[in-house]
Amino acid sequence: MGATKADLFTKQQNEIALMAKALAHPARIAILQYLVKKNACVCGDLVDELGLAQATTSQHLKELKTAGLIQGTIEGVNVCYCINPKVWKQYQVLFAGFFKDVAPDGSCC
Amino acid sequence: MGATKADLFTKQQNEIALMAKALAHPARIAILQYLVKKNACVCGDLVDELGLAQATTSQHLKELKTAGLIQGTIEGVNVCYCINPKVWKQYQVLFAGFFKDVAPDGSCC
DNA sequence: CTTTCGTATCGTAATATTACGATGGATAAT
DNA sequence: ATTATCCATCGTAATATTACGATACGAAAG
Repeated sequence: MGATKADLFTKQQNEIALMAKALAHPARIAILQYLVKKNACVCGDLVDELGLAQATTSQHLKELKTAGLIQGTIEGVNVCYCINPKVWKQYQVLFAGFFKDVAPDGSCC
Repeated sequence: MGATKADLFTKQQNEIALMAKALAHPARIAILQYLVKKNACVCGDLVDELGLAQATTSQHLKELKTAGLIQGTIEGVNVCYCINPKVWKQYQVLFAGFFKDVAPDGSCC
């Protein structure tokens, strides 16, 4: 056991959960916030910024890349990362949609 | 190793990651969507709704309760769950804020 | 009081995530 | 050509998550 039973849920539910999972680590939040703040390609200084080992940082970057949230291009010796604005927008819309369709009266419990 | 190094990150970053983690499973998304759709106390039928074992469902409910997203009240034999509108709103605001402060030009990579 | 029903919790197995050292590959500098 | 730098990947250990059966617990019904 232990494996998520994805077949029990709708495609949309699995998708939202996957997107949330991409954000479910402070290091990845930190990376995203840093890239957003810089609003540009960021080369190199991500490892220094985070305080995690280089291998660990690379692993988190890979997950964000797999999620589509960031993209990296090789720039000589360095690799430069930035936000993928298209996917970023998708996340924004999806989470906003998820939280919107509530009727927050709370008149029951 | 393997434990998240929470002390490396800001309080806000850890908080966002924790909130995302609460959403990072399709069963929990399904529970939340169901509660939102019903917009009322839901007693009992959650186990049938999900298709997971009773123990597993209870475990997910507990995590959502810990995250504050839902609240449960004992109603005789049953326990009734509903969205906690206050915390729901907090999530909505926080995620909207997180995704808003991007400048999605993407003019670099 | 005993039984039944709905949940929570415990124990545990399977799997996933997180973290890091070590290694390798590519490019720039010497 | 050799060296240095940056980054990805591999291997692996520590920890966390997911899932379920078994059991416990409390309230209502008999």
